[in-house]
Amino acid sequence: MPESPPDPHRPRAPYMRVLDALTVDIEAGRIQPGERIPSESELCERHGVARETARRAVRVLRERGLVETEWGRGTFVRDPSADQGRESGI
Amino acid sequence: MPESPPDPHRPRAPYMRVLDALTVDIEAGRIQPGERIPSESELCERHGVARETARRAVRVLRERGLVETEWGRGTFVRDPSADQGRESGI
DNA sequence: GGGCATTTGTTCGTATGTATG
DNA sequence: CCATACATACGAACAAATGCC
Repeated sequence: MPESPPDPHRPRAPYMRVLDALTVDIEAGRIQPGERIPSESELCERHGVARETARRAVRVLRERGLVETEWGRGTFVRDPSADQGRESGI
Repeated sequence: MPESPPDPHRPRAPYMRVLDALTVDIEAGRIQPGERIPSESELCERHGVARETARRAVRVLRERGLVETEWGRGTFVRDPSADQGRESGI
């Protein structure tokens, strides 16, 4: 690509964009605790990225404790007030 | 691109093989319009692929308008003469 | 009406190959 | 060489509709 788009904002890697979007949605309460966030496939389509990229964003959210993932069901927003007993044993 | 890989073989992805096999069966009339194509599980066993791979092949067939899928029942060959009112605007 | 098998739909977990910077 | 990204593939579990008994 012989072009550098005049981009004053940092390029922000694709997974960062997905991460930002999800974080904002959660912190703004658009996705309530207990609710499911968009599936990986949906994130792929919505942001035009590959599944691995969407997964990376979700993984960061999980590591930050904002969400919990259940196999075959989806990824859900954790309740920040309720200590869901991961560390701090109960 | 420093190199054009001298790759005379096109590996043809697994889902392509399944897709080809189904397409041939349909176009040769071995599966008649209205009839059901093999279930996803059957395609998996027959071709030795995972379900996602079989599903990908079927999805392409559906997008091409050769078949229609009904939840809980199966996937059926469409009648090319009978316009079932999707595309080909008539 | 209920229970069960079949079938498609959905979702996450993991791995591999390729391309690019 | 390595990190990022994409496409494909296989595996496993859950969910829902259908059809038969």
